Amino acid sequence: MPEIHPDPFVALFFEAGIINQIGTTFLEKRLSDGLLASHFGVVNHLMRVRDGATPLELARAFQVPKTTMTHTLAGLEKHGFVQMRPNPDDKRSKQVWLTDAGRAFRDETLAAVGPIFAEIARRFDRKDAEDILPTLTAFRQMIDQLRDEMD
Amino acid sequence: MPEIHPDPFVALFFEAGIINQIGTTFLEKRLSDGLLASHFGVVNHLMRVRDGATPLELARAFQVPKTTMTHTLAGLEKHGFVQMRPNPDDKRSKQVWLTDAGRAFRDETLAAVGPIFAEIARRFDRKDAEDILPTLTAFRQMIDQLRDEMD
DNA sequence: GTGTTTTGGTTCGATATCGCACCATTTAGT
DNA sequence: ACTAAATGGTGCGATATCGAACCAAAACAC
Repeated sequence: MPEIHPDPFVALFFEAGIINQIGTTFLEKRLSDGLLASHFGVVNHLMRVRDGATPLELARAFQVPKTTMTHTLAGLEKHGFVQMRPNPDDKRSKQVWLTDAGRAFRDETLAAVGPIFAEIARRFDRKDAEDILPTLTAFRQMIDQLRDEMD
Repeated sequence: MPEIHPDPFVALFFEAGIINQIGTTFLEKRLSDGLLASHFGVVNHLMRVRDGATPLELARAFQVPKTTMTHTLAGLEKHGFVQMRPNPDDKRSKQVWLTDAGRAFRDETLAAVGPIFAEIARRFDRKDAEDILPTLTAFRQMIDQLRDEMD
C-alpha cells in the first residue's frame, strides 16, 4: 500500500495525519485515569511557552475550537493540574495557571514517554529530522495564516 | 509563541498535530451533511489504493482502531457511498466496494478543495514540499513499524 | 455617551472516537 | 483431528470533539 499522492501538499497532510495518530496513541497508552494527549499538550504548553495563558490563546496554539479547549481545561482543573483565575486585564477573560500537581504530571509523563523517544532516536537519524523541520514549520505557519484569512 | 522544542522528534509530532488539525478543518468546511474527513479519506483510499479492501486494512492504513473504522464505514454505507460484501476468502471478513455515488462524492470533494490547494501552491514552493516528503514518509514508516512491535 | 459590533468564554446537543467485551472463523500446536 | 490461540468484525458505554446559540465585557462607531 504505497499510497502514492499526485500532489506533495496532499501527501504532507496525509503523512501529518498518520504521524499525529500514531503519536497520540503512543502518548495516551502511557497516561492513566482519563488523561488524554490534549491534556498533556496544554500542560506542556503552559510550562514551556507561557504559564497564565488565556483559554483562547491555548485554543489558537493547538488550532482547536474554543469549546474544545473549555472542555479540556475543565478536565485539567478537575485533576487539579491547573487553576483558572480571572484575567486582571479583561473581565471577560481568564488565565490558566499550572499547579504543582500539573508540573508533576508533566514530568511524570515525560519520563513515561522517554523510552519511546530514545527508541525513535535509535532508529532515525536525528539530523534528518532537524533538516526537514524548518520547512515543515514554515508550511505549518503558512497554512495557519491561510486559515486565519479564510473566515 | 515560538514553541521551541528541545527534541526534533517531539517537534515533528507537534507540527504533524497542527497540520493535521488545520487540514481536517479545511476539508470538513467543504463537506456537507454529516460528512467528515474520515469519510473522504476512506473513499479516497478505496479509489486510489485498492477498491474492495477489508475494514481492517482500512483501519491499519489510517492507524485508527477497528471500532472507529466500523463506525466510519457504517456512515459511508448509509450515504450509499460504499457497499459491504462478504469476503470470499475469509468468512469472518468483508470487502468494501465503492459505488458510483461514492466516486462522485470523491470527485466533488476534490473539486471543492481544489482552490485551497491552488492557494497553497501559490504560497509555498512545491519543490520544498517534495524535498522533505521522503524523510517525512520514512519517519512515518519507522514509527508505524515501532507501533506494530509494541503490542 | 449611546448603540453597534467584536471578542472571550460557556452551555447544550449531536455525533465521532475508542477501549472493552464478545462472537465467529481461521490458524497453530501437538 | 482437537484444543488453544489468534484474527476480523460488531455492540456497547464512556467521553472527546465541535458547531450553534448564547451571555457578558470590551472596542468601535458617530
